[in-house]
This record gives sequence, C-alpha cells and structure tokens, in this order.
Amino acid sequence: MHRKYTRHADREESTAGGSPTLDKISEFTVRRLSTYYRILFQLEQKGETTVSSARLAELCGVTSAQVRKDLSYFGNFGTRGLGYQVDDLKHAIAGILGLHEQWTMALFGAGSLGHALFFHDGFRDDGFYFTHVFDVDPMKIGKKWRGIEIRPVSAARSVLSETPVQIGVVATPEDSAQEVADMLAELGVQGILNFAPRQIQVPNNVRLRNVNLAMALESLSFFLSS
Amino acid sequence: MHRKYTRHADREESTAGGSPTLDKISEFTVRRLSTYYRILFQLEQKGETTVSSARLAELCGVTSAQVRKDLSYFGNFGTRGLGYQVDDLKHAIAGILGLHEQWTMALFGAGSLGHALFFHDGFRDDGFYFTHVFDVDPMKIGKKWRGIEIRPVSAARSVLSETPVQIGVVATPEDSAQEVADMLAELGVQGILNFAPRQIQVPNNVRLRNVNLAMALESLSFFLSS
DNA sequence: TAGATTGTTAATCGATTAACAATC
DNA sequence: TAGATTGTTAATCGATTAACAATC
Repeated sequence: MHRKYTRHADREESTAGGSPTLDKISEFTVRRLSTYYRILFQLEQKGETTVSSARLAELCGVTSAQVRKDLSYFGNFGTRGLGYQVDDLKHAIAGILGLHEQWTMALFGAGSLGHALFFHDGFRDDGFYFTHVFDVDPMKIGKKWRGIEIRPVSAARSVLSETPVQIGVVATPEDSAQEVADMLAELGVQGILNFAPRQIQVPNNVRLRNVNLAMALESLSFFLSS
Repeated sequence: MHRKYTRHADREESTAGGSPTLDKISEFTVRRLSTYYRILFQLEQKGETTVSSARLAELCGVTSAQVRKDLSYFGNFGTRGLGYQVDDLKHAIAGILGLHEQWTMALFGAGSLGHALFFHDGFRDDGFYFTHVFDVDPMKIGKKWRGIEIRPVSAARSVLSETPVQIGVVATPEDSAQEVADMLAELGVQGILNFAPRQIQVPNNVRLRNVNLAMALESLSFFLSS
C-alpha cells in the first residue's frame, strides 16, 4: 500500500506471496524514522519549508548518509541539489510508520503508570486512541477517564470480543502481565505494548514491544559509576 | 573499582589516565546486562541456584554465546562444566550496572507522567531515589509526595545548589525540557533522563538518556500496517 | 552553467555467532 | 573418567559510512 521498496522489491522477486518483505527493514531504521518525524514536525512549526539530509542528520545526531539510506528503503523523497520538502517528507514518514491510520488500544492497569499513558498527548497526536480501560481495583472500577469507564479485568474478554482493539497496552503489576498478554493474544490483538518489567511470551502472530522504565536508568548508572 | 576488563585492560595500556576504557562496552551489551539482571532476579525468586548460559540466553531471547561474550568483558563469573551461581552472577551484574550505589534524583514535572515515575517501585528497588520534585503549577506546589514537598521550578537552582543530586529526570512539557536540562547541566548533575518528546542538548560531561513513549508505539504500528 | 545535494554503491566498521580448547 | 559448559578466538553477518555519479 503506502510502501515502496525501491531496491529490494525491484531487484528480486518478492518472497512468498505476501506483504513486501517488511523484515528487510531493521528496527534501527524504524526508530530513526520516528526521530526524523519528530524533528520534521519541529522544523515545520518553525516555518522551515526545506531541509537537507545534512541538516536533518545534524538535528537528529546521525550522519547524512544514514538519513538518505534510511529513506531510500521506501522511495525517493528528495530533489537532488535542493533537499527535501519538510511537509512532504513528514507526511511520507507518517505514512511509512502507519500514523495515518487510527489505532485503537485497550489499557490494562489504571494505576499511576496507566493514568500517565492514558493521558499522554503524544499518543493521540500520532493516531493512537485508548478505547477501553481495565483494572482489578474496586476503588477504580466505575470511574471514568475522558468518558471511558474503567471496567473490571474479568469483563475484558467479553467486552473486547464485542468491540475489539488492535493494540493492548499492559501497565499491570508484573505478576499479571503474562495472563493479560495471553488473553489479548487469544482475542486476536495485533500488537502488545508491555510496560510491566517482566519478559512476556506471545505467539508469533502478535507483535510485542517491551518498554522498561528502569533500563534507561540502569544504563545511565553504568556509565556514571566508574 | 567493581570492574574488571579482562581482555582490554590486560592487553593494551589503559588509554589516557582515567577509568578503564568504559567506552569499549556497547550500549547493546549494557541493555542486555539489564535483562540478564532481571531474569536472574526471577530465577532466584523461583529458588534456582545455578543457571547455564544456554538457559539464561533462552529466557532472555538471545544466544548463549552472546551471554558469555557480554559477561567476558567484565570478568569470569562462571565455572566450566557447571554454569553460573544465580545469586553471585546477579550480584556481580548489579555491581557492574552501578546498582550497589545509591543514586539521588530530582524530578522536574509533577504531572501524571512525573507522578508515575515518582511512585515507580522499580526505581527504588534498583537504588534510585527521588529526593526533590519541582513543578510550575501553583496547584501542585506545596503538596507532598511521600513526604517530599513539591517546590516551584524557580527554586530549583538554589535548592539543588544546597543539596545536589546526581541525576535529573525531566518529565516536563517539551517546551521547557531544554531550559531544565541547561540548568541541570550548570548545576553539575552527572546524568539526565529525559521523558519529554524533544531532542535536548547537553554538554559532554553530562550523560543523557532519552525515553520516548511514542516511539515504541510507532515501531509497533510500522510493523502492523502492511 | 556552477554549486548543491540526492540516491546508491562499495568499503568499512562493529556486533553476533559458531566452534572449540580449557577445565570443572 | 566422561559429560557439561565456560571463556575466547576466528568467521560471519549486518549496519554504518565514505564517496561519487546523477541531476536539480
């Protein structure tokens, strides 16, 4: 659909009937695309209309060759001699990252982390919407967040069968993370974003991303303690 | 101190008078050490006393060679034929990551993200303690979190000169992130953990880690939209 | 046209892995 | 001792970068 794999797709026959070899793109490239996107956003706000790979690279802390290489996997977005149109490139990257679509998400765990995620503006700006919130705490059940009622986890299976979501966000204590993940997988979510500090197992057809808040601090203290 | 660089340190003269070539260790290795640490913690809780590199690797989703190689940068922690003592290895990795030390942190931004970070147990378990909280919102200033009073950001400079911290945690709106970072750098913090979705600049003597909550979702939607 | 900058190739760099001698 | 598993080397793999022809 929105992807164009100039090099790979044109060269060799696309592997096994299916989507165009997504796996050729590394996690590194995807992460950098997120960064380019954010910086382009800021450049646009500042009123800049064009940007070179060198300038974009400088702002993102990478090399200009890296920027051009990353983009080249998806198409030709620039003009030789001139650089890139900020708005066009931003729009193109949004498309590549899937941010033109609307994503629905169910939140598990309405503790302080769940609360922070639910009200995090960055998600909605990107097209990610929480449509359900579940918790086990009777004190929380029944409350409403932006009009969405917090419901018991025990109701999740039937609720989500009725009105499915694409992504499950796990912000429960670590003990219940795997249980929740199992249910989400069974219900057919496409992806799980896990904030519980525990390795969770999911079947192959579910995409998993783990975010561990302590890890960044541990990396920091490693480099600080010397 | 707690580091032993068998290969590097023994081979070549340690570069320029200083700590033993920390820069030889990649960010990848450090991140995996965090994962090993967490898994070892869980193994210990389950009562397991020894573990092989193969088993540890399986639980962490890496290869056994990777595990042994990562550890080999810091010393010999295992016994040929037998594997590793769970408690010893866990303790050794904690030392490597600097988790035996106590780290003091100042939190900037007492919004819902700041709140979640402040009350995140994982940090204290690792030896990271918030000792100060700052915000600009008059509604929040004066409140206490676990006995710590939320103070105006304008007071941060004098407060932190008086009682310094090692790490600054930025959970402000993105507009003020750079200002806060500048002040923290000036006050001589060693590291900054930034949760604001904005690239911030810091001088070379300050270690910076950015955590962008949206990035994990964007990576997810990239792989889902096909 | 001359200067600038892309898209892409080939070279380099660094991280991962396979393999195995050392040794419990 | 025989079997298991480490620590380490050398081979492989993949990601980054330098360089440049294409071209605005």
